[in-house]
Amino acid sequence: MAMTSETRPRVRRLGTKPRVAAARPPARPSDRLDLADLDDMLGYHLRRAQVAVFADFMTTVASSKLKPAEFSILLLLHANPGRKQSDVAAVLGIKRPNFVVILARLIGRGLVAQQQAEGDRRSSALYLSERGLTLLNRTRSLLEAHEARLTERLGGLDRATLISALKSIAKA
Amino acid sequence: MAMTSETRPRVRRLGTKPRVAAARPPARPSDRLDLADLDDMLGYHLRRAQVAVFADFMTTVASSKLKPAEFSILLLLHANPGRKQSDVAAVLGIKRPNFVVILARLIGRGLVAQQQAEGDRRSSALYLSERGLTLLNRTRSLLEAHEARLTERLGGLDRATLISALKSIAKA
DNA sequence: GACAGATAGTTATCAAACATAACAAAACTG
DNA sequence: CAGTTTTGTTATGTTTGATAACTATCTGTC
Repeated sequence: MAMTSETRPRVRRLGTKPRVAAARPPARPSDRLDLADLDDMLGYHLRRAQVAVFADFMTTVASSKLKPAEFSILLLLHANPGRKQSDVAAVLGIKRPNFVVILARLIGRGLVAQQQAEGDRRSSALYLSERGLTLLNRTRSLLEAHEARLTERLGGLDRATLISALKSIAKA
Repeated sequence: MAMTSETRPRVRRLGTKPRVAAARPPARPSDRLDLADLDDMLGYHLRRAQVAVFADFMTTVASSKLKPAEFSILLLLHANPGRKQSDVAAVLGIKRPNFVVILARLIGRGLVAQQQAEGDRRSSALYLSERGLTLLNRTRSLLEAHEARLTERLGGLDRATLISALKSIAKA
């Protein structure tokens, strides 16, 4: 089923452009692949870097049992107490339906509290609980090592410069 | 169910640290949220940028119906004809079981061809088909605009410097 | 050359992330 | 007030990504 026979391998025909791999040694497994143009593509490296950073984040704050999105929410609620779901979700680029689920877990863990928003009976104002604040601070101090690690790897590149470039790319 | 009542909102108790948002105006919806420390976190901006870049990629190459991973595979097979699945998957950081699925689609579309690898009856050597090459080239030319767009947004930051930093971060 | 262990590809399966549609309640608007 | 919008929510679907397990084959060693 995975092996569709409809498409006959048209390769190996000698006489075509060399690029299409005519007669070529079987490529020993130890050979490193040529990244080719991929090595010049911003998106590729951005993705690989992001995955690596998230992985490092996860192991760094493993004891807090917080995923990046969750940590971001706590951080945001700390700096912006009393906001409603829609606002927080919007800044983080999280769809409302998905935010509900994440928030439910944070509330379930007692990290976030809701209050009826004054003047609007639809929405609730979100607050970091004391437990949430404690965990946030503990996590933040864990993350110092994480950020330091990243900064080290920047080579000559200035951290602020990088972030500003990333912001510029992101706000497309 | 989402509203667990087990955790009483302990907020609003006056007398606690001001940070925990005591009596505060309802925060009009038009107010921008304060990103706070998030604004200094590399991972956050990396992620936002990566998502934006992938979105731009998708709309740019929409006519090719290629996702970033698929494009990468075509590119890699073009530069490294005759490689086996494991090798290609490994470079891209794709787990073998998942690679099988992606590859099946590419083969189904006639973009990639397999041949029995000489000397190893287990693996097959992968090649870009002519159709694959055509699509790859068309997509590549589409992507020039994409990359140009990104480069513009870099501000003063040198593209090569950025990529080298990203590589350094990724190879953790 | 037989056997233990590694490797290649695959299947099945699962969980997490992300997206859409639809809805009720409340709020806003002309 | 009627119509539209906003907020939170449920249900649901799609896409990624990860694990386990299996077959076939290859490799190294005794």
